[in-house]
Amino acid sequence: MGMKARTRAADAARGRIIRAARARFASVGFEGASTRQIAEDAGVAQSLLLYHFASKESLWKAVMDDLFFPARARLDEAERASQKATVPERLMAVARLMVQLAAEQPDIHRLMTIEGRSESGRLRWLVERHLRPVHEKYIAWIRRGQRAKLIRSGDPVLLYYSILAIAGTTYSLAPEIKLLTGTTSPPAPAAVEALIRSLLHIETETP
Amino acid sequence: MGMKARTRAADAARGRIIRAARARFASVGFEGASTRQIAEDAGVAQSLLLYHFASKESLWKAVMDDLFFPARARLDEAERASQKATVPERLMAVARLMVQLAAEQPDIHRLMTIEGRSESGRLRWLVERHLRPVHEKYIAWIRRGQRAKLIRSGDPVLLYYSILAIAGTTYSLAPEIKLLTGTTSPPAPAAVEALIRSLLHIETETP
DNA sequence: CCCCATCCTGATCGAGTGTTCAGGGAAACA
DNA sequence: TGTTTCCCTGAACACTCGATCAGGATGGGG
Repeated sequence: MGMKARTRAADAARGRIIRAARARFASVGFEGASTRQIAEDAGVAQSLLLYHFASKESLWKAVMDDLFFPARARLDEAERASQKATVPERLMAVARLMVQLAAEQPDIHRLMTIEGRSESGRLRWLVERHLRPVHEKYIAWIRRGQRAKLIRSGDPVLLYYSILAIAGTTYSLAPEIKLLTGTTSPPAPAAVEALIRSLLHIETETP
Repeated sequence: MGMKARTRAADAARGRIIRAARARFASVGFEGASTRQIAEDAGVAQSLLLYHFASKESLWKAVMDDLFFPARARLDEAERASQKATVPERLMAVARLMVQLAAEQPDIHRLMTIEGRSESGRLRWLVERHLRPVHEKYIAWIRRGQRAKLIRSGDPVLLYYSILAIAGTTYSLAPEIKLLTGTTSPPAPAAVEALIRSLLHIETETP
């Protein structure tokens, strides 16, 4: 029996739906986004959306997986590439990638910060599936760097979320900043990385 | 003729509606919040909500005014109180108050970051009415401090939004952090303020 | 070739949305 | 005390929401 028939066009439609859903969820939130609007953005019928994803909530989860699994893979790669460096420099390698991710896809930061503000089943799912593995590892790194006096002291959780906040906010709030300043070009990731370096009291290596 | 009759009880109901609306708008956004849910939270009939505020959008604007006008008054007071200090210390006085505001009412940071992520008539209204006067003033302060070599160099807009991001994010994402760490007590404002100091390269005065 | 799993659509469901409106009740002024 | 102004409510409006379902269209495997 033939499974996975005509997957080419179907996967393309699935991808268009996910991309449209990501943009809507990121800008107006889960409850504010409508499946009809998403389907229109993707150029398909609304019923196709629920054919592929069963429910609005499982579409949301698919969007999150589609965004977080590749991001986490790139984080793992950055970890491996910096394996021989000091703890602070490994942390900066990870932070640099987080800035880059936020710059490439500001929706990832928007989606995180839009769900984290009120307790919900979706937030619990997101925390257990994607956030906890990442956060706990890097918070442990911060602790290790602090014990070696290579990173500034203070609550590691606060430090970690400050890194995330600096990394993503200017990209996440690009529409507001554009209205306010007229600037259409977001800041260079290197400039944002330098701020994180200052925050953690990590000396810049002068080669 | 008697205007402003029975204002006591009426103002109380109005206040309850505004407070309920603030919480809903902050957690699920404008499109996600429903006037019926807000009215139920406030303990009034849904039609009373539209009697006092004419429309959902003008209720949202009332929530913003109710939040921003007092906050801006306190910012002006902090400015006046630090009038004789150096530019970096005046900036830190303002930053300290921003942290305190975010700690007291995390909704203020949530409401700002939930509207700033997509261009809309509401964002334009918010920028022109409340954000621009505040932002432009403090960005000018940053520029002045940079010219005097008392604040780290770099794009002032990026610096300003990084201050805001650090000031508010840990309070704004309290539900996520609680799920992640079990910690129910948010960080002390003084710890957050110290991070902003590091970010701007402002030396801590040792009295 | 035919068959059939897969992909996709329009119509439709009950529930929920913001808004409007007629009318009741209560406090303040005459 | 009577009346006017304001506060508040329930019912109803047209519309949109997520979800369901029957039925075509399509194209690869037998």
